[in-house]
Amino acid sequence: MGRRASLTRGAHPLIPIPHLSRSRSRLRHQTPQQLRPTSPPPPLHPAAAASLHKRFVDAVAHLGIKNAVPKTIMQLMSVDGLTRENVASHLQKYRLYLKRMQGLSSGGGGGSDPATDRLFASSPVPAHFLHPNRVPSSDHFMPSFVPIATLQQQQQMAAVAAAAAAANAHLQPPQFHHRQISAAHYVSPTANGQFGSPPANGKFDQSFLARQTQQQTLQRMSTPSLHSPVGNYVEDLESANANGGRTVLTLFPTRDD
DNA sequence: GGGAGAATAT
DNA sequence: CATATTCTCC
Repeated sequence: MGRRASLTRGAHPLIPIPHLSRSRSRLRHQTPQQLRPTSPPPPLHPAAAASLHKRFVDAVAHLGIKNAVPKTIMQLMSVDGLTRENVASHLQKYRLYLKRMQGLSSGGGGGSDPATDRLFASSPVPAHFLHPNRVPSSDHFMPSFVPIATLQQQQQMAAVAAAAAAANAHLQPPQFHHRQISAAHYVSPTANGQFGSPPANGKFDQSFLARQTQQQTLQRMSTPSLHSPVGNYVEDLESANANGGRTVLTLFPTRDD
């Protein structure tokens, strides 16, 4: 895992540093701030990042791996500044993780790699994501997704429809990693960084949030004594925020919290 | 120096 | 759209 928050490192550049030394041929990793001095450099809130990754997971889960295409996901997320490229990249990683997970699961044995586990285990993963063919009878997870009539955008509607159609195909993804540039892209400059109450997709959020809440509740109830790293969005948010106002967003505890 | 993730290129 | 490659980050 590489770059991300420097919680462990402690000393980290709060502001994006121009890596001109390296980028002589390509200039792709330039920070938006440098490129667009005119635009206000809004520090991405940790909450935003966490919500983003969560949002991504939700979108994919609701859409189903079948319909989980970068374009659809991006539209569903409705995150200003988010591009298809970003989603695609994350999606790739997401798939990789799933594949890895399957191999471990199938291979038998514990299948609990400390590295991989802590890497992706942060996100709520419904059971059947790893085994689409084998759907357990005790499927506690069904998208009771109730679309509200307050749809403002067709995107959401389409997403819901797709989700319903692909209800049988579920997959839970890893987390979204936000780097300085990514974070900036993900969050809108003008936006307050609050995904919880945007008028644009209030309905959408509600559905997702509702589902997430249920998951967390279930997990807590199931393992009250054992504190599972999964489903602790609030903690992530707080931790990230408490880590000293890290400009970069740390979605998941890559290095342990 | 290595590992991991993200962005870019194909 | 998916995959492969590249680069940056810690």
